[in-house]
Amino acid sequence: MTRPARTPAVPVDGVDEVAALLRGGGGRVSAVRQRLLDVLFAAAGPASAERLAGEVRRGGFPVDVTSVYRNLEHLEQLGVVRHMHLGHGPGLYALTRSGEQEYLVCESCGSVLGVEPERLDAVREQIRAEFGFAADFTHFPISGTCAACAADA
Amino acid sequence: MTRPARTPAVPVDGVDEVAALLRGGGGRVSAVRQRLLDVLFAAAGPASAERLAGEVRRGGFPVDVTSVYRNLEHLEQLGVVRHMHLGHGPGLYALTRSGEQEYLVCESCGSVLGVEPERLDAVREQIRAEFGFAADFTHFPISGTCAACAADA
DNA sequence: TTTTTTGCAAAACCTTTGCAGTTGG
DNA sequence: CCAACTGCAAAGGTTTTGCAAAAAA
Repeated sequence: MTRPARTPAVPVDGVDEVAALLRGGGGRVSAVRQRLLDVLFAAAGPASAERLAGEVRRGGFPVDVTSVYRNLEHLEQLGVVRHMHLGHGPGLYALTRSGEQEYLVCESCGSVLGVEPERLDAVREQIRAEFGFAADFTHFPISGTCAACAADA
Repeated sequence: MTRPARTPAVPVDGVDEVAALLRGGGGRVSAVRQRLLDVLFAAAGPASAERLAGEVRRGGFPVDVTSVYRNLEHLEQLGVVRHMHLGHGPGLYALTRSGEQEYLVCESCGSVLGVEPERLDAVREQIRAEFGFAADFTHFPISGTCAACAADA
């Protein structure tokens, strides 16, 4: 069940930087790609392919979700984009901009808490000590119940 | 995005016990159900609906996956069965037999480590202290890299 | 012009739903 | 007999794949 190793994160600060990376790898800077990157840079948080396609279209640029999926995959191979699974819905995509976040997701209300990896280092260390396992909450989050939902119950 | 509260776990020791529960709730002990329960009690670990259906068929009893899904849902409502999502594949189902297990899954090799909840209590407490969040690794596992895969790399 | 990218259609995969017929109690 | 259960077919949601047309370099 071996999965391909993940591309190292390549945080970028702007569309131009990605354009350079794309060209460097024999890729092209198509109109769709540029729009998608604009949307990714403008995004508040991780978003589904469908949602990203919608945003691109809202900018007046018709695009097929298929193309968005292919672009996201390409960008992910470059290390510029990362996808994650925060619950039952579709996968979510985001730039690997300024260091990668890790996530906690409430199974009750669906709220997503993104945190800096350092804040989970103690937890990670505890898991490593007990199980020899290197936990990583960037792709699959910590699942459970948030404070608000716990208070309700 | 509020999800329905989970049914409390009802650990059972044999098919008869489940049969009693089923009848008590106006349910019936159909042939399919009995076979499925046999398979669940014989299972080495969590298994997909498709796999469970296959096992029932291997016992010489033709059954549709649809029926398996419906039965698993019914049993889950009774608290006898639990499902979880251990990675990208289909959901996996298992009896809530002797206390619920929590899981660690290696994203590299797919190996699954099931552990008693107590072994994660310190981790849980640390997460609670830092984020006010009650972590639960029974439905979604801790994801990361196992010792063996870390050694390879 | 050559190679990459795109759109569209279709398929794959997992799960749910509708319905008419069967079965358990 | 009647409610619960079953199979089959179909649909729903997400993601992938094939292919011919369009666009980037």
